[in-house]
Amino acid sequence: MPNQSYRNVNCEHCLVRKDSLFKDFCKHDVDDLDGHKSCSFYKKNQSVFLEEGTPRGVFCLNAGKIKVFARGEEGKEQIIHVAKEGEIVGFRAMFSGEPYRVSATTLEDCNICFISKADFLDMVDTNSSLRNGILKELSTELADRATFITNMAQKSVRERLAFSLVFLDDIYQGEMINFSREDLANFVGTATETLIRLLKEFKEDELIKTHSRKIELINISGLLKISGS
Amino acid sequence: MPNQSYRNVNCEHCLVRKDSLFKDFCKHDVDDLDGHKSCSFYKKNQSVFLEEGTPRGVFCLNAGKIKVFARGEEGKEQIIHVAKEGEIVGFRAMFSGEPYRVSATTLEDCNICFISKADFLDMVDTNSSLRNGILKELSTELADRATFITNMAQKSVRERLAFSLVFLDDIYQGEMINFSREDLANFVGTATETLIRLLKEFKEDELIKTHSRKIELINISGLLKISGS
DNA sequence: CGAGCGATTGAAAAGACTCAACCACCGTGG
DNA sequence: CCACGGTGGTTGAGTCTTTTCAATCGCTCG
Repeated sequence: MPNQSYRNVNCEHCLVRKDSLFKDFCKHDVDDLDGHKSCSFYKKNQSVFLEEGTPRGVFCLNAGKIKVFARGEEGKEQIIHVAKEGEIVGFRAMFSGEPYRVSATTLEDCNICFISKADFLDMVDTNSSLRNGILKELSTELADRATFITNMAQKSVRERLAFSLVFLDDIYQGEMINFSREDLANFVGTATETLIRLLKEFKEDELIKTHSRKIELINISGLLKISGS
Repeated sequence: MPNQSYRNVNCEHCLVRKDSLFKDFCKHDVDDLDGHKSCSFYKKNQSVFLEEGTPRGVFCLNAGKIKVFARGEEGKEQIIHVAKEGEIVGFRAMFSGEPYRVSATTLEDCNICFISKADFLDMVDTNSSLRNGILKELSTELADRATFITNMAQKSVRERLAFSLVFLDDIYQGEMINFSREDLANFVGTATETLIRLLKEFKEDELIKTHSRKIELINISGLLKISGS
């Protein structure tokens, strides 16, 4: 659980760098990175960037989780992605030359390092391993989203919820899923009421337990079976 | 309408190169490209590549259209993308290091040039303008898919159909949309019967006309209004 | 302690799907 | 030239899922 004292992190000793696009950096590159980044503390539910805004750099998530979402016609959020510690958020917009087309908001208290667009693009230009990492990441996410689209189009809400719970459980690695019901509904792509009813069924079937808003999975294989995966 | 005689194309004179990722190539690069590509004719409904298969290169679409799709649990297709003349198909898989996660099939007779993975990656490594074009393309498509997901999750089938018709009309530039009802349903994400019923309503409301399987839009702004865009 | 938001429940309505049957067109082979 | 078979398109009826709207509950924060 990050707090204000986390604020300054040294890239060389950053515990989550091993999970990031910067994992293969040599000492020199890490020092360079460290000299160009600035760290900030973000409270829960704080905006990181907003749709339509101008991208000015990337956000390296040192601690905490972030939701990335689009808004539909009536302003309803659709959560596209949940980023966890070590992920770099917002780098797609560095290459598109367009304003942000999604927004990002913290799901809990976060510690986030910022690297300016110019510095980041410089690194991409000069560091082929970073570049290849980014190409791979973009390609993989593109395929992930194809699967996401297919699930949305073909699976029932019940199936999608089962799938989403297992998916999120993995992201929360050991901790319990800590999403508001509304966020969860906006991830699954359903109404909050429907989501709650289905959670209740899953509880009755002893697939999950709830601890107020937190959700504990107690039968993952059962959930996977329901999800049809 | 391509035919067998189209088979061999010279990149330098290729009419659709201006719409492709190779548009900024200098004479030297074009000659290089030309030396490394091989052209083939594909009949309608012919497979270009298959999910799970090993990617061996990219496909540059000289004439015709291609659908890119994933398959859901019960084997139902979900069309993720429709590629038209000038597009390069399958380049995402060059970077992911994984088997294909989607399939591609021609929607009509096509003429397609093939460039091997090694040659393509060579070009990407040495040609920074191509590289930037690819980064931009990947980023833009990622954002497009976020919108796609949001539409799937939040819009009704009726809204999605209206949106899809306008979208496809743009791809077919002047020609009429020429999709089987099943393909159209698999793009919109619905059952074929539902799709047909909605098309009928759109006809009654004089938004579209059908000419056997082909669809002509006669009130685009009306469709856009329905789509909620 | 009260306000307000998030969570929950109920009831009714709407949207979409499934299943089954039928039609229309097209190319083949007799 | 025409009957045949097959595929793709169309229609109808009934069912189920999911949404919507309304109301209630419960907890946290000031």
